[in-house]
Amino acid sequence: MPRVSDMKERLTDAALDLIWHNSYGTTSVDAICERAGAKKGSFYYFFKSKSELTAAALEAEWNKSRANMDALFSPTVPPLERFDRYFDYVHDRLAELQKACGSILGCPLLTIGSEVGTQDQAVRATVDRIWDRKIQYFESAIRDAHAQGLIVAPDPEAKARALFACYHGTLAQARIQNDVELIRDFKQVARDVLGVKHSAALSA
Amino acid sequence: MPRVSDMKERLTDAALDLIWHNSYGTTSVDAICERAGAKKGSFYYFFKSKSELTAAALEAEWNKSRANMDALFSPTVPPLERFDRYFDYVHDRLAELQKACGSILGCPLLTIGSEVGTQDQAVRATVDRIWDRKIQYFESAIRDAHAQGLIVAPDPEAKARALFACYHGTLAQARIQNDVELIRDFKQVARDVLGVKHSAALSA
DNA sequence: AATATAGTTGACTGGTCAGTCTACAGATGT
DNA sequence: ACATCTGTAGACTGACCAGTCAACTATATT
Repeated sequence: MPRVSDMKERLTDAALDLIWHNSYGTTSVDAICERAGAKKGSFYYFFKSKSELTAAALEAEWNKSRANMDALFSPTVPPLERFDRYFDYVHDRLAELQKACGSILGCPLLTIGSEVGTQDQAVRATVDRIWDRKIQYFESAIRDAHAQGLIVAPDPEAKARALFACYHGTLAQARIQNDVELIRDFKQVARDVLGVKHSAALSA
Repeated sequence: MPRVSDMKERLTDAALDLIWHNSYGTTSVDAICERAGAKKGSFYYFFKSKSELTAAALEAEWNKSRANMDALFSPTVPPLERFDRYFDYVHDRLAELQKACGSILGCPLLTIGSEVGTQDQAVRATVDRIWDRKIQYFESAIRDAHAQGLIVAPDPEAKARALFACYHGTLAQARIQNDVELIRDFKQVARDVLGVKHSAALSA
């Protein structure tokens, strides 16, 4: 069996990068190829369209992030602290990227999903699927917090969805206004949405 | 003075419509012209670029919506009820549009802002400006609610921004998942974010 | 009716786009 | 050494894109 290649990964990496920084619509296949060091032929050898590549890129990114998400949301961490750790992590990462590119990039899932949602069912379904999987981290943290009496959340799934949506709204606003502080402020908003009891207040 | 024309308005209407339904990137000047019943020359007589038209379209939409926003957020309405009325209004409008086009469209400000935010400063600045003006409705309602002892909000501006971001996150999620129910559920989330005291609970 | 001005027309340009196609390169198993 | 199959190369196509331009039309004022 002939040679192996890392081109597929180079292409998904390049695609996610460019689309995240700019947008799906303004990111051309040519630009993706150039960044990945690929020629057109290679691109269409691995993917049958730009749409399919985008879906693959999102899926690949998700797989890369899983280990880190698992660590942040480890059941060994007190449930409300998991959120703080996650929000801190995202804040720090976006702040770091801002230093490099000048912009707060927000969450690619929302940016891409919102852009192509009404037009590209393949990409939209992928966003949807990953979105739901990520919510599961929130959901089990909420369930644990509820079990420990830190919050009252009889419907952890709905609460998780609501908090996830609020968080992504904040990330989107941060992208639009290019202001990282909005993300920092979210930790307190999250406590409000979760309905954290005063007695459960954590140290900063 | 020669003839008058409603073409400028037809163009901004067509543009906002197409961009909202689809996206900025996939909406061509040709398509906007066709829908507006204009020729290329007319388009570039009124606007010097697609970007400038988009900014004008957002501004025009904002101006059209002001009277309604003023009514929904009238100081004569109890402050927390203003939010309910607003959320109901948006929900109903998006549900109606969904019947016509099959999709939950969310908020054009977020969709457009998130798409072009890192690339088109003119459009982005316009989104930013309108965003801030809309937040003022939230802010004064929050201030009134605080004054009436319905909520505790020592920083109404920050609270308004947070609630606005959460709401837009929910609208974005509704667009991505094409699910209007998420918007209906937001009324309760808003109460959590606002920190509505139990004694201030309203009838549905 | 003359004229100035606001608005309209549509062909045209040069560039970019996603996607195709045929030829080719190189590692591996035999 | 040779066959096989994975991957690479890059020219090419036809559609579409934003934006230009010079000629034209309709109206309001004088």
